[in-house]
Amino acid sequence: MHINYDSIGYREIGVKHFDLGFTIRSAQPLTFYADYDRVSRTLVYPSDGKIINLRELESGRGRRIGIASKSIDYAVYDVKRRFRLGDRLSSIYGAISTDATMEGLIQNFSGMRITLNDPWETTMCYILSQYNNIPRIRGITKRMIARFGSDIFGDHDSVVGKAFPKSHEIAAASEKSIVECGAGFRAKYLVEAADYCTNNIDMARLGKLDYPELKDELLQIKGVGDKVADCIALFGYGKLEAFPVDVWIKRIVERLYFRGRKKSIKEIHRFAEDKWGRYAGVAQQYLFFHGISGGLEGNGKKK
DNA sequence: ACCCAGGCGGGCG
DNA sequence: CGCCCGCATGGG
Repeated sequence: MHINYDSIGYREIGVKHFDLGFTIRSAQPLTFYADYDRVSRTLVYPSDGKIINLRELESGRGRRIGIASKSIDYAVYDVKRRFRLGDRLSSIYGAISTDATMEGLIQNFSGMRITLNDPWETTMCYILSQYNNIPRIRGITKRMIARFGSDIFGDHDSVVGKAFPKSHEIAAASEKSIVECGAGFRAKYLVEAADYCTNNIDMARLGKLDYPELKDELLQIKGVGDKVADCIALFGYGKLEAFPVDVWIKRIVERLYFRGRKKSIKEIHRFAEDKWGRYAGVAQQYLFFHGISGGLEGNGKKK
């Protein structure tokens, strides 16, 4: 996706506590398909039939971001919503700074935000994520978009990008065609989930439920288990108390808080709920990013 | 060649 | 409840 429209809108806004690079590099759903350039600190992503271009500007005191899009008003609204710029990160930090370890992570990754993504997109991304690795999830997701997403048009009917596939588009796809994108055994979960999300549940309506009820509903989807349901709740519905426990989180919590002693997923959930409460999901993202960016070297796994 | 990945469903005791 | 297994595929 490139910015090659003829007429383009542009606006700059100031934001406290925002680091686009950390946010993107912490492997949230947006990361699985949007293009981020680390040198220019620019993100390009599709949203509701538009291409949005977001750049982190050189900042003195307080961050500034530049937003470019053909539909600039919509783009500004979308960026604010998508990156949850209305959250007061300083008060969230205050709430989860329960120990020196978390304080350190917050200091290291200050400005990393939890993104808010379309529920179906989030569901698809995390079904693809199971028993998989991040670079590969990216590849599969991009091939799925190229194959099943609809075109996004700029001026003069020129195609400027592809939209993330809608659930009905995946529901209509053959399992074979999804396997061809590299989804492997997850393909059958995906078509079933797509059908379920198209015909059996109103994903937008689920947003009105509170976290426990929402999770129960999500667990009805085949291919969505405890961990993926928490990811959808956190990244798709903004339930900041959701604390997805994957292999990284399990290892890092065991290492940082239990001196390397093995703990069950259930015990880790209880620990996180007690310790970080309604912002556990935010704490989770800082732990996760610490893990995938080398925080487990030595005692645990490499990478 | 080798290991493992932002797990899940199903089957078992 | 807990445990164990198979699962498709390719990045590192």
